[in-house]
Amino acid sequence: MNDDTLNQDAGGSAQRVFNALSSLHRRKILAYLSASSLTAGEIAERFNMSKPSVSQHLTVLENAGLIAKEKRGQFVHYTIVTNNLINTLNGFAQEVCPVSRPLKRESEAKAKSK
Amino acid sequence: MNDDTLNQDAGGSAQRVFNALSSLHRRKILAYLSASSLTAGEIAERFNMSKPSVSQHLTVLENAGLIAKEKRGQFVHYTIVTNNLINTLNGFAQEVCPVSRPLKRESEAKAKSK
DNA sequence: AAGTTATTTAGGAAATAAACTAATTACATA
DNA sequence: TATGTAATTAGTTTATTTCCTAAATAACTT
Repeated sequence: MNDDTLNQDAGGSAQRVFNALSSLHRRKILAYLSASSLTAGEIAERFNMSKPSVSQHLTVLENAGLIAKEKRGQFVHYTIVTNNLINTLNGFAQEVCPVSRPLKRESEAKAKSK
Repeated sequence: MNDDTLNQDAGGSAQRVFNALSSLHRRKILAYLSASSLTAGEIAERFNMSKPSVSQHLTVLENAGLIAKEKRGQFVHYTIVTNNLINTLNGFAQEVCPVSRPLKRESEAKAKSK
């Protein structure tokens, strides 16, 4: 069993996602964005933190593909992107949770027999 | 909206779980444990790292409630505990993913009307 | 008892992350 | 153009994390 057997991308997408999620501030920002898009300023105002710090967190979230930004005039609007989040969490859960294996094997077997 | 509105435990369970998952090494260890329990030595041998380092990672995972240890004679056997992992990932996905809200509201409404 | 193996603890060096202030860029408007 | 507002970048400080080696603890074996 070599090191690639464990299917995880070192500096890759999953790493960036999990790293982004390791901060409570960033998880709160994501939750805060779950209802609607907001500007950087609105987000900063919500949290007891300097604007540059919030900006830094937003960059981390964006690099992880968890949010997207759109500049409209003077403002930058941030929107949550749930796709990558859900795929990453789900992918990891599948990888780690033996519970799902029987069904997975069943499905793979079925696919082959076609 | 005060700061408790965002339902996340600061130094609590979710924080420890997400923090544990932020390390590729630790995610690999979890994946490696997904098939069967292993001793600390077997885990250390699998990864290109000193035993004390692995031991440290195992402690982090254990404090997050993601693995459990059992001493049998000279050996310490580690086992994955999927419960806390799945609950935490799922709980966060629910909190952040607006997609699930309509169904959630529907279900809540139904519960109230009983 | 003495030696061997398994694992963890202690301590310290190097890298990373997180926060702030100050300065800068970009846009809007008087 | 000058002024104000929004947001980011730069640079610094402090705290945390991660890794290692060496030493300690615990349990087997002869």
